[in-house]
Amino acid sequence: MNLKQLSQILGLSPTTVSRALNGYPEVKEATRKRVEDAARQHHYIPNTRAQGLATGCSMAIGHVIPVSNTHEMVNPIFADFIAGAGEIYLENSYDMMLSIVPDDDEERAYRQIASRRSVDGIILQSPAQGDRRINLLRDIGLPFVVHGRSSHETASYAWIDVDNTRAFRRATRHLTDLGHSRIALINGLETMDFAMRRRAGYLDALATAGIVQDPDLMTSGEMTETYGFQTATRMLAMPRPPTGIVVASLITAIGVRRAVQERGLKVGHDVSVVTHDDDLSYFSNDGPNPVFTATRSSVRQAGRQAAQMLLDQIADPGQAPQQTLLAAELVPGQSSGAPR
Amino acid sequence: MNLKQLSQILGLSPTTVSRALNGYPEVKEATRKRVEDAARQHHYIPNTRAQGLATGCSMAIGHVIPVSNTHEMVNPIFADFIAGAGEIYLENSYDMMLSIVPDDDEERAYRQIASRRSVDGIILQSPAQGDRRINLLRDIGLPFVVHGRSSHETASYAWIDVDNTRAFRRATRHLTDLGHSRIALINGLETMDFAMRRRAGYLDALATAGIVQDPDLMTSGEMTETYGFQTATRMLAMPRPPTGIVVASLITAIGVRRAVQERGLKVGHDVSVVTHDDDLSYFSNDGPNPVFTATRSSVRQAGRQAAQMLLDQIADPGQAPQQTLLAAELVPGQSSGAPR
DNA sequence: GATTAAATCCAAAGCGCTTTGAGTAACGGT
DNA sequence: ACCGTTACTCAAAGCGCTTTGGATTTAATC
Repeated sequence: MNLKQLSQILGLSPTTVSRALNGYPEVKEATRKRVEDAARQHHYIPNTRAQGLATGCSMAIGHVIPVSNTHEMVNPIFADFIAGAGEIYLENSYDMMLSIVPDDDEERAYRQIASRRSVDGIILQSPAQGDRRINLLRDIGLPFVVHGRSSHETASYAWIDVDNTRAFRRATRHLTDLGHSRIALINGLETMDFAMRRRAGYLDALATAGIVQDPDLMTSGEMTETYGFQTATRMLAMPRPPTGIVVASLITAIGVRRAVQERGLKVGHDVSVVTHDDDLSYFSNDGPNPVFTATRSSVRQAGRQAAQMLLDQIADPGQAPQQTLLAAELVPGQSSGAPR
Repeated sequence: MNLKQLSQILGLSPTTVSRALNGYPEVKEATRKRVEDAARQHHYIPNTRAQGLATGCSMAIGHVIPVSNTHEMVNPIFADFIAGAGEIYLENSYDMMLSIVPDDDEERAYRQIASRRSVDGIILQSPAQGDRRINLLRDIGLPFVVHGRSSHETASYAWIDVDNTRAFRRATRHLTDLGHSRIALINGLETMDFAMRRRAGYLDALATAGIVQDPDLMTSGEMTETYGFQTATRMLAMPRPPTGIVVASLITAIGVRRAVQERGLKVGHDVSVVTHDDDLSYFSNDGPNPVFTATRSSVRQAGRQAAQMLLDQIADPGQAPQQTLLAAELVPGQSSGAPR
């Protein structure tokens, strides 16, 4: 069933039917009603491609997931982010296009997405420091919102990000306040901008507490469970092991917990752990007394907001780029206490 | 830059340029070369929508993620599945369209996707028993592949699924072989078809071992960490607690481990745990001596295969629906041993 | 050199929709 | 009876591409 057929059934011209369905004022209310009823009855739904060709916009948003051969992990927070964004797209009848892009020819991929015109905007995930993609997208002229920020990028662009520096300063201070002085940082990949910011917050809190940083207590890596386990195992075997550990993700923290336990120690007692918690739906660290002391910020909520920002920007391209900083509150849990 | 402009630059007709770029034989090799060079040089990339309109196919595959208000979890395996499928789409230059669909008006959503013609095929996730969507999609006439199977659905359709019954029979038998007789099942949501099959395998193995099933030792729920923790905590507090537990997901198994430990017991010693392991990229249960004894089957690999099956079907619609059954091998780990 | 066949290329018609510009009908005012 | 509005509807052009059905040129054959 297409427009032409529907209009023939109704004895109207395609023009009138189109206008009736799209809410134009030039059509009599009675006619509009009749058209709408017929459309529903005959299951008429406009062809997106034709509509897109004619209007120039495709009612779709692109999410680009860079995949490298070296670190081929799929970021677990990605699913929740997508789910949040998807809710907004659903409400506004936008579609979501996912591109898995090998990060060695990202530039080509972005250009391609832009010139194929298959999306009206892009959400950029996990930018690195001085990420070239930001300038690229600006040059291309496609609306975009970055999930995260990119340091060394001076020009203004739309982003939504957690205040990572503050969160990790707070997490670290929580441990120094408790009296810890050997505090490790098990960070995410420090090519990512957010990891750099977290590190800065950690170092800042150490400095405030008058603690000298120890490179042996700082690592960077992909936030898997195994990474947490191996790193913590190694650190706990050191001559002067840490009594407190700040961890970049709940998943990694679980690995840390396993390492602590395997050594016959108890988390929150012998070793304190504070982790960042993205509030993933399948791993709730909530309730009156959460398992982990954590800085919590819902990535799903971030997804919702990022999507809304992008739709706003598409609706009104003239506006200044929105920038949203989300605060991650410290949620006290069972995993931290005074050093022994 | 569009076809017309490019053809003007080249002094050729749009027809010839189009044919040159699409590999038709009616164009001289020298001309083709010239056209291709110019296209590259001017960053010409055909407009997907126009191409789709003209050819009738959109070079995109839809993945539908049903979201209900009641269980609003995002399935953590979804990210890895998508990543696997995405690799295949990338190789074949297909796009991936994600739709988040509220499960109360799924029918409308599928019809809409179909009539908007924005995808050439659909991958259906986690079907329930006797899932109506399968018949719906067949009626609509859009190629589709189901990830999982739906019992009570007699007609033939394309699917890829793990042999869940066999996997859980094997997992349970592993425990009975070790001498366990109080064996619990912490299952996924039993509205899902795969959960029913897993239960069948579990019951089958119990029967083979001559063990009478105990309804108090069987639960069904969303596969979160908390669910595993709470259920195991409750079961371990029973007068005759289980000595072995079969769990539906690694995430849930982590909750189970927490419950066991919190009770002062040791997994693999006091309580044996066997779990299904989807081989998620951020949670590797691999290596010479894995943390959990598990039935392992890579969901990412399943994503790859599902995508390939769908592309095959689109390329040759006449073929009989492919059906792939994946075996999950039992991987012995540290979490199981003889009962105390 | 004439005839055929093959190799190139092109004009024009669609794909299904939106939108511009124009036309018709109805209506009140003079 | 005529004119100017207003309300409603439509024909046709165009979005950027593919594809059908020629048209034209070149090469091959006798």
